[in-house]
Amino acid sequence: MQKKTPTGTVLYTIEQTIKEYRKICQKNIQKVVGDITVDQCLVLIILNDNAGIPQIEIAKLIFKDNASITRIIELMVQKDYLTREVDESDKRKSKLLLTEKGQKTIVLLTPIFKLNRKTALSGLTLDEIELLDKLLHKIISNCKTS
Amino acid sequence: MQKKTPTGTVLYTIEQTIKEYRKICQKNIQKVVGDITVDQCLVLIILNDNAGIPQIEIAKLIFKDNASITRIIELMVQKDYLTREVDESDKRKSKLLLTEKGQKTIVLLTPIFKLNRKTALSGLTLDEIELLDKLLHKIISNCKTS
DNA sequence: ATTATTTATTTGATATATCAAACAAATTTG
DNA sequence: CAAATTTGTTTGATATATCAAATAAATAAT
Repeated sequence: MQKKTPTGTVLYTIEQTIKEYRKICQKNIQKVVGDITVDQCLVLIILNDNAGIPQIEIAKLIFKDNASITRIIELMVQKDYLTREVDESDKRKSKLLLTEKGQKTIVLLTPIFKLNRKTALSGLTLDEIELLDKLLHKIISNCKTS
Repeated sequence: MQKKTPTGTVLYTIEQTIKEYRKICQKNIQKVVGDITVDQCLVLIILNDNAGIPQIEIAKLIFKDNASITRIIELMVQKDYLTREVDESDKRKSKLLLTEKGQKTIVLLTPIFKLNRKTALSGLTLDEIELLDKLLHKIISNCKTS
């Protein structure tokens, strides 16, 4: 049930799983949009679905550090996916908007994201997916309250 | 069953899980050994269990790139956890050995690793853990063959 | 044996992770 | 209102991820 190395535990299977999933995501994304990363896509989708959301909320949604979000967004502004202005209602915040390129990219990527999920979860029943989710949330909660 | 954002899928739960787990690992490791990271610990354990293993095998065991392993080892040599020499039987390889500090660290860390796993998996039955592992391996295989 | 190919590792470039410290704007307190 | 605290973001430092290209040694092919 468990291999010789500590890497034989289910926790390393989790790590392996997310790495393999990210690989196919990146591969499929590249086919359609050449200059964007998985994480940048996530930010794009979040912004598209939640206009005006502050960076700190983006960070929470995709489990990232604020510093990481700052840098990801910086690159996306450079590559003309986003524009960033100071939010006049609260000058600490920045107002992030998709550019035309950003919006077109969303259209291109939406089917890719669906495909990625479908590929990864193929052969799993709804019940299994729910169970998987439940077990993982149990682990998350164990870690958080430790 | 699924939230509004794409981050609501089980695949993002997987990502979240591994991040939370790594956090408690790092936190608990820090309590005992101040200057080592989770990944460096993994390399240490692998080397302790598999003397003379080439870097490329370490990479496979912990799902990392060869380039990453090179750099991780470099830092560990600098911090006197490892020594590295050219392997005379095959000069492309390097012979990696734990220093005394490395061996002492293993002793300190072994109980921590057990604790981390126990904490994370607490409340899950063996059957559930096996099922979790099975479902994850299914996803891995889906991704690999896609 | 020389050439071609493969294998193990390294290096460079770029992206992200993490923590701590810095900052400025907003909010709360006394 | 002024001082203290909180909030949103940035910056610096260091570690890791990923891909591609470069090396050098080992092995296979002609």
